[in-house]
Amino acid sequence: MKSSEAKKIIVITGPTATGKSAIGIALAKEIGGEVVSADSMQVYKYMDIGTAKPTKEEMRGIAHHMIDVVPPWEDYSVARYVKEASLCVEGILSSKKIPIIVGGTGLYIDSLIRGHGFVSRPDPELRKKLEEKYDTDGGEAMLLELSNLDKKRAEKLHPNDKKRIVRAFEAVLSGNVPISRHDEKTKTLPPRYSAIKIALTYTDRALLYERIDRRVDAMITAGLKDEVAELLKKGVSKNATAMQAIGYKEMQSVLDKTADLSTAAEIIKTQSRRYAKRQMTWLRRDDNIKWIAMDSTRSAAPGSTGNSTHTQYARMILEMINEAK
RNA sequence: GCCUCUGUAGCUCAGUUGGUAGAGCAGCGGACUGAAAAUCCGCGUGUCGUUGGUUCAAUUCCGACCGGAGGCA
Repeated sequence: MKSSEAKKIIVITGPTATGKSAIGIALAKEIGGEVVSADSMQVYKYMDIGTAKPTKEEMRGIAHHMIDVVPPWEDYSVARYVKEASLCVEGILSSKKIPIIVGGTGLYIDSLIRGHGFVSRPDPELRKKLEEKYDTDGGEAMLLELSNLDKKRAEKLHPNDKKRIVRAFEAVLSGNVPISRHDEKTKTLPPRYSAIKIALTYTDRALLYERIDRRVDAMITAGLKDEVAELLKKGVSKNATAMQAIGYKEMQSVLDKTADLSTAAEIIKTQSRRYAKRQMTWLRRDDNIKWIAMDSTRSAAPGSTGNSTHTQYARMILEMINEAK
């Protein structure tokens, strides 16, 4: 299919706490769309407060997909996201509605648009063996060995990057494809969808950080600690992927009394700021993104939805979309 | 009032037997192809509290002053 014929979708992204959810919903209202979440942590059930999931009321009747799709004791992945979110997008398109991808997980969004596959599936035993090997042999030795199997990849990786070194081995060993070759191939694939990408941000970093701080405080008052306690009670392992979410890992030390609530709150804020910064780095390299500065929306409380400000922004985005055509 | 300790990066602190200084955290930048809210990499000039003095040279030694902590009365 030629890219000019590619199906049209809208993407609303940006760092945490910029109001993506609310604006996505407002936009869906305006144009009759449905929301497909692109958030690696909102896929987990029972994690509502800490992931800032929109509530039923906030959704205002707009259908939301890819939220609460797995229990937190199951480990999710990009590959699964691409598969399942694609079905949602196709479903929405076939009902003549517009899919609005809303979320801050850059890898998920990009992978969904490209619709590419991934090399091999994770093999827990092989992974464990490779990790142990890394720990005993060290990164330098591992890289040296990797260069025999996938030279290009080995050249790009840093010896400390354990995760990626292990994955590169996994790819050749169980998938029989050097990950570097797979990457090159997928890069040449034309995107499946023609996406209009909008990113919300704050020009003034201090404002963004202020929003993040306020939001973390709100999460804690809303009972983040109890939410984490509930998860542990349900038997979610401390090192489950879901438990690596910001806010969740820190609250565990409050629950086992190794930290007090206020220091945990500070750490959660810091972690969230750093996360927002990484999101910015990811998004900045995408030249096709149109940025919207949210600096003047200070008064709108984080998480609030359905006020006229959001509708205003939704209309602004609509104009941008029409211009893009 | 007197005595002792202390004042170095946004924060916590190291250091210079006199040749103008460096760690951790924070912050900033970057990477990212089945854990991605994860993971990894890079970036350290700051009136060394202020002000006089000694010295070729003071953040370092001496004095005074101003903060802070403690002790004695």
